[in-house]
Order: sequence, then structure tokens, then C-alpha cells
Amino acid sequence: MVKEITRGALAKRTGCNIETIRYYEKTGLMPEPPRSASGYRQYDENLEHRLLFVMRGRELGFTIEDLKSLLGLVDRREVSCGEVERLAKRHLRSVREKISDLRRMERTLSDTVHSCSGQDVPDCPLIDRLFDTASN
Amino acid sequence: MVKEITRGALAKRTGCNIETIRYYEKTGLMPEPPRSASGYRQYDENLEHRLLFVMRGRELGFTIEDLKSLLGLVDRREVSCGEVERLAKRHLRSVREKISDLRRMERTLSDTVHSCSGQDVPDCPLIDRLFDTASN
DNA sequence: GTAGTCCCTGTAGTAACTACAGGGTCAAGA
DNA sequence: TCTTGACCCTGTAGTTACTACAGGGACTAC
Repeated sequence: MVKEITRGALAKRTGCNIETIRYYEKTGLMPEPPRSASGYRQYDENLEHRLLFVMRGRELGFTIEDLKSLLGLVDRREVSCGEVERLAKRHLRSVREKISDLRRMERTLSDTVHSCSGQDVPDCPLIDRLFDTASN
Repeated sequence: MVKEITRGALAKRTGCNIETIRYYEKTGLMPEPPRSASGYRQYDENLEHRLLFVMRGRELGFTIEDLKSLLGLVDRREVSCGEVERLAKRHLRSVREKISDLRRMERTLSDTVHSCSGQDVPDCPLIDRLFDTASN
């Protein structure tokens, strides 16, 4: 009852771009799957789960290297909270930094947009602001 | 009294990477500056201001294409709030989207890290969560 | 004269994909 | 049986915004 599917079918089922699947194979995130007689890749449920793991990890912003480490632990059956927690905490810190950077950007931008008349007059304060050496 | 400086000096004054200056020239963000007899680039205050403009714009997350549009308006003396406001508002929207994406990531990550014992036991909930098909 | 620091150019590498081109395979319909 | 269309294969190039080289010339100080 183990139905093997092609790369295109896997792409459709998971929502992953078909080329991305090949890319993940190249990077070592996905193993090389068995091939049919004519050379087509054959994916089973196991590999589908692994791809979904990768996709979820990427959505959470883990890098491919991060995910390789995590999956390496899984593959070597060495999963332990200690290691995983370190990786996740580090990642959480960088996410929080990005958020605060973006918030700062947002404040400056929205201040500046508010100072914009929106009318087609010359002398735009946004441009002035960017050109103003004194501004942060 | 117009002191011209080399690329390296400009890099030092502005804090911009020296190679990045050349890159901005290639993309058309910075014009080709005059050269000395031996072919060295010569930057004046005007160009320094322009580079600072670009650097500030990049810090605010404007793409190089965005900045080319903005500087194009400036160069053609067609700056008007209308155009600039449209660009800035669009950009503000995308910044806000990024922030909310990151906030979602942050929540999921911190939930998961909290469910982590942090001890070196196998069976990590973070891994489980990523592998769990039912999870978001 | 020579050592060290600068500058020049073109090119390649980074991350994480995405999009071809040029060819083989497979299933359905005429 | 042939052919059409949709799929699959490979390798490679493009994307964004840089950054880092290699191989060579220029400039300054001693």
C-alpha cells in the first residue's frame, strides 16, 4: 500500500515548488530518493513528512543550515532538547532583533509619510529627510 | 575649497563598504564620478550626500530600485509628494506585513522553546512539532 | 629603490530559491 | 501506430544586495 509519487505530485501535495524540491536534495536537506526504471524520482510518505518538516522550519525562518543540523540529529537519532533548545533560542533572538529593526523602520517611515502632503507639490519632506545629513 | 576624495576615503567617511560604493555605481544609484589622471575615482561633497541618502534609504528597507526611482525624481527635478508618498506607503505596508509575519514566527518559536525541557533528554517537542503534520 | 598601502578591473561567492533550455518518457486519443 | 501534450530529467543562469577575491598599477615614505 506504499504509493510512490513523482516529484511533481509531491510538489502538488505539499505546495512546495517543484524546483525547490530538487534544490533541497542538492543541499542535502532531502536525501536522494529511489528512482524508477526511467529515472523518475519516487517519493514515499516518509519523504513527504520530511519535506513538510523542512517547509515548516523555513516558514519559521530557520536557515537551511539550521534545518540540516536539526535533521542531522534526527537522522542520527541524537535528538535531545538541549541541542535543539540552543538552536531555537538563538534563532528566537535573531527574530526579535529583526522585529525591533523593522519597528524602528516603521516608525520613521510612518512619521515621514504623515509629513507628506500627498499632493503633487514639489519639495517632499521624505526626500528632504533622506537628504538631511542631521537626521538619523 | 572643493576637496575631492578617493573611494577609500569616502568609504571611511560614510561607513559604507568600499566595494559597495562601486556596486552602487554599477547599479546606477551613484553616477560615475570624475577620475584623476591615473584613473582614481574622485568624490565631492555632492556625491557624499547622495551616498548617505542611499545608505539611509537602504536602512529604511527601500530596495535599490525604489531608491533609483526616488533619485530619478530628484535628478529630473520632478520630486513631488504624490509620487513619493505612493512609494513610501507601499513600502510601509510591506514593512508592516514583515513585522506581523515575524511576530507570528516569534510566538510559535517561543511557545515551542518553552515546551522544551532544555535538558539533554531525547524526544524534543520542537522537533515533534515540526514533524507533526497537524500543526500549523 | 623598495616596501606598504592604496586604487583599478573583472569575476565569483553568499542565501534560498526560481526559471529556463534541451532533451527523454508516458498516457490518451485518432 | 502515431502523435500530442503533459510530465520528468539534467545542468546552468538569473534573482537581491552585497562582499571578497586575484592580478595588476599608483602613490607615499623611508
